[in-house]
Amino acid sequence: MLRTQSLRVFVTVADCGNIRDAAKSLGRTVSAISMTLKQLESHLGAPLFETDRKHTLTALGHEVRKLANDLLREHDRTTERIAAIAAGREGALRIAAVPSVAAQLLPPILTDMLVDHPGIRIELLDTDSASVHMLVETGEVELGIGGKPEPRAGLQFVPLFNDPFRLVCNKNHPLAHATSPLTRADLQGHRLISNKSTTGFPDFRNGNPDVASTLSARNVISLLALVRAGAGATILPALATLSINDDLCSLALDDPTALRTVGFILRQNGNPSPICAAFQNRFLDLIQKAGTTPATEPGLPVIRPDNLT
Amino acid sequence: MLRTQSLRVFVTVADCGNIRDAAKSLGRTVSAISMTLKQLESHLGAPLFETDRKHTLTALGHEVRKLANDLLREHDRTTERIAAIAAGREGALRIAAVPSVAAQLLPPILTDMLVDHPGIRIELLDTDSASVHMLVETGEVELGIGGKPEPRAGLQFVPLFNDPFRLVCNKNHPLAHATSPLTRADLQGHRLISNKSTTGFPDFRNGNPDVASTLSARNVISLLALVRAGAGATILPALATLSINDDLCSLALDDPTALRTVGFILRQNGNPSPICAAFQNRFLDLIQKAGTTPATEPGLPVIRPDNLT
DNA sequence: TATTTTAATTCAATAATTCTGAAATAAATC
DNA sequence: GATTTATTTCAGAATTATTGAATTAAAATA
Repeated sequence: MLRTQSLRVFVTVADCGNIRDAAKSLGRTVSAISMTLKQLESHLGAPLFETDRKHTLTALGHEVRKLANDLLREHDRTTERIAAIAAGREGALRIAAVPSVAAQLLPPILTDMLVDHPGIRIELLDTDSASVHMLVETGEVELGIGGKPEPRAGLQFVPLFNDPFRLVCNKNHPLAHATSPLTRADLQGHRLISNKSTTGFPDFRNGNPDVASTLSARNVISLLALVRAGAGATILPALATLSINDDLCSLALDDPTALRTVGFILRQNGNPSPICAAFQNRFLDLIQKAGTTPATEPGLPVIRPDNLT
Repeated sequence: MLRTQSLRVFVTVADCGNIRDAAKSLGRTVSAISMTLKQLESHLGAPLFETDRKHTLTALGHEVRKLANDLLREHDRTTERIAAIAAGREGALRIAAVPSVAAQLLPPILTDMLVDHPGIRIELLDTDSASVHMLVETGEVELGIGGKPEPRAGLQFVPLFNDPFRLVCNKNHPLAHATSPLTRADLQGHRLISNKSTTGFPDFRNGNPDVASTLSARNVISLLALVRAGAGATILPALATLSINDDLCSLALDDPTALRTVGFILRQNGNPSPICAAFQNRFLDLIQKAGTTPATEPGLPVIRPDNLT
């Protein structure tokens, strides 16, 4: 076997023009270098230097020097990259998150990550919770951020914060100027437009006829368009209502159980890459800074819009 | 230091999906593989596999596997090439030869070399003897074939064969139908056109006024054009006269000392590359087959045109 | 669930290798 | 020809890799 180290010794000696300097530069004894060289030459079956004063290379020496030099460069480059990935200075971070998180919470974190780890590559996918779970399960992304998945093999859920549902309606809606928080009674008789996010909302979940939706929208753009057009009100997690900045208003609900729990979705036994671990830490920091701990579900903070800078 | 061997162990285990098979394929014990892997992981500071059944890689493991695999490919490719060059199956052969040798003797040898060593690269330069010496001295070519160089540092001459001079004239020349070998007296009164090759011819060398040239040509094409036009006769080594196949004729000279000695020109202490050594052997074989040993300079054969196939 | 089977790790001894410092040798310089 | 400088060789020391047995852990089976 031709050792990389032998090639490095040879190239160094060829560069230095003598064994003494090469030994110094490699931090070895002259005799160690001499022996390595001898071993390399006997392995190749032909001399690499013309004389034993290592001044001039043989024709073979010249060819080997070029090849070995290129290989060593490649070797150093690769080992450096491997070390960088292992240390989290480099690597790929693939995340899937629900749109509200992707839009409201991730941009500043990802920007900071890119600043602190200039070598990394980030891929962010936003989609609904169910797809987030699937993407993590299939390994297409390393980390998901979204609602709690159905208990199933191979997925792990780490709850992070609670996101209370709010009512979103347009400014002409009868409830627009009601005093929030709205009670369940307040909602009675108003048409609610259902959407993917509302699967966690108690009244939709239980099929409460008073609020049962005859209208549903698949994504937030069309949902809000319907609300804006006066087709009805809708329920959205607080985080998702942050993007509302026009003629719509969002009102708190007087129901401490009306919330979704957002957390990390990871593969069971998923050993996070250093870069992913770094991201998770940053995300936890943000939650701690931006969240306020409520009475319900002790320990899980709630993200308040006014806490997001 | 990250050893190539460690990376190979890791990639093999990742390929096999378990340590047992990897150990078998590497010809090592399971425990040796396990320890190498453990050492690699502790060197990187992070695990490469999810569990200790080496089925699934971590995110880091995936990245390292790809990088390591590419590096190992490159490593194997390069060491294989180095071995091939050392063994003479590959490499570059740079030769400078005088035109007559390049044209008459080398083509079949070089063709055979390419057949037997498909990996090699051949560069052939034809030029006059003085330039051949210079090219060898500067290292631009590894081997020269030509006349004996002036004794100088760093050049080594290995005599190969004697090449007798012949008279070349056109068919209308008074000597064209003389009975060869021509004596010195036969040449008297005829104009001889000098050329680079004639530096070895005794009469030119001594400045013999009877044959002294008032006309000289630098290369063979123009030299023969002058001869053909009837401007005079010229003297060329027998090997160079082999290319004459039209209205010119070449006649032997009755002077056993009128010859040039052709040999290898090498660098002093020049350790020939395997491929060059192979070429030298083939060349020597050809000389032995094609040459006849004359009385003069015992041991040095003379190339006879009719011995060249 | 308990049992068996299979796989991987750990440990201490052994084997292999690489390294060192001193002495010998060889080349270059004076 | 003597001296200096550079390299090689050698035997022992230090390091590193490898092994086989015992242990632990995970999967398969009953």
